[in-house]
Amino acid sequence: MVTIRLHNSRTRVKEEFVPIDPGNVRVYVCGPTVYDRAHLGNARPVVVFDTLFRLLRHVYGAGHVTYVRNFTDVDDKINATALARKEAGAAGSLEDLIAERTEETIRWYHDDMDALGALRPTHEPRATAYVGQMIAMIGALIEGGHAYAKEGHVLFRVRSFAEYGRLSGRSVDDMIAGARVEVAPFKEDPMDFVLWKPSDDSLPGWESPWGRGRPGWHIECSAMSLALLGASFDIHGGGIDLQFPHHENEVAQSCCAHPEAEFARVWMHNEMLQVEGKKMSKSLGNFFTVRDLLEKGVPGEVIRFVFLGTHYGRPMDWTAEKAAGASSKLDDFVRLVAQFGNLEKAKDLQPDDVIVAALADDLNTHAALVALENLANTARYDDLARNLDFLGILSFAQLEQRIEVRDSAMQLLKPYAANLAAMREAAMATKDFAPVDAMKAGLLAAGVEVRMSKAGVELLPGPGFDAAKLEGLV
RNA sequence: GGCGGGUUGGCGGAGAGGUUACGCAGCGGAUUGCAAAUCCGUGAAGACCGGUUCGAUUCCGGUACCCGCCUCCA
Repeated sequence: MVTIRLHNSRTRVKEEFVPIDPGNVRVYVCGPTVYDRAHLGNARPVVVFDTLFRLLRHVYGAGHVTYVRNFTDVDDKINATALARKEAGAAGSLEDLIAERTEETIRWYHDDMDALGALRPTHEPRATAYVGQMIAMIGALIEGGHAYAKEGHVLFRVRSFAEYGRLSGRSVDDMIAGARVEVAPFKEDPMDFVLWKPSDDSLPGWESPWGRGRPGWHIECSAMSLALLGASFDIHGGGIDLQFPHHENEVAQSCCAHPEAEFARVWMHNEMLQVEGKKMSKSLGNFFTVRDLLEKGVPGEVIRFVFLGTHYGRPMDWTAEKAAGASSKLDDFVRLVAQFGNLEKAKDLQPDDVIVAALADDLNTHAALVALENLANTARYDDLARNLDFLGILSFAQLEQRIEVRDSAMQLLKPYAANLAAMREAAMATKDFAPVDAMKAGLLAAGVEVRMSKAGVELLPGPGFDAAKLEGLV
């Protein structure tokens, strides 16, 4: 059995991973709040934890891993978006518009993350389907003295949980000292956070013992992980920006509601994404979504390949140069597999030991990519294909499709190659290479790679191959 | 102000207390009608200052700079 070691941000140490139940390894990752298209930063945890999912499935068996990633579909930003639509004259009730918005966003999210080669998690619960469980958990917290109701709100009593701040390495007193938040009058303590808040008639709401209202942020993840994974599970993941307050609050809620359990054993946090060396933000104008990239012609596998090039625990810088490099590297891989590989044989292979070992070492994806390259350099093309699939970069289906496209382009280019060979033959005798060069220029403009050697002429479809531009070439 | 992370060759980016990372780019050569592709070869690093050590880029301390979080942003 492969030994997996993971950096646990709770203990700040790389530890050997020992599942609670090897027959059912349980992972929870914070998913998106579905109010808009996923931006590129949202994609990083998806790729990181998809890679973890693939590793765990390989090591423990595909049927022995439960991966939960939620959709937070109750949120004031969603309400605001829906309200803006309504004010802009959209038909339907606010509730309809909210439902429409979340449905649409979830569909987009699936489309975009599918394009990145991310497997669908085992469960993708929606917060609105677990409001009952949230209310139950909040009730238990009040009963246990960890929460209190006031003015229609229910607040978590941070001082009731001695461990509060441990996950993120903060002390409650320090945070209060440096706090910049305005303290609501109904809070016993400035750090107390909202579990439930009242909704007026214009907002979505659920009946509760504290009146009609809606859950605060944080409680949905505690309720859904409990419902789907139990009070103790193996790994909890998300972006480092969620470590505080979101994850800290989750720990507080879950551990106080279930003091007998340990909640998440291992916490994994991915570092942030930057763009050309800067934080991605709307104000800097370098903000873009996954869809923007896909539409610009940067395919999902290129995005994934670039992501895997940097360890998840490090800030990742997205640059156009990296994307271009990844693209040409992947083209090389596809060419090698197409020319020398056999996909049917590849499908019977196991993932490469070196690559599995790299992933098992706290998801050292960069080392895995180096190993991938080594497979290419040592002529192990079937292994190359197998591991491209394993890593989720290019699935067998995608490889097949790209090889097909390549093959048909090669067919198309055959007569041109013959033609060019003849012209070159003639030019060798006359020493007039002008027509050959003209033809070559035309082919290059159509994105064709032109290779001429003693052995003959070879034409290959390059990255920007455009069959339409062949028109008019002899 | 509090907390956390980082600083490796031209660029990207790893591991390891003492032996080439690797990729891209560069340079030299082979090859080519010219190229492309390919192959062979090759230079180049560890922010700064101290400490531990026979030996540190790798451990410890400090300095500088950068980044993130503390605001329902992954």
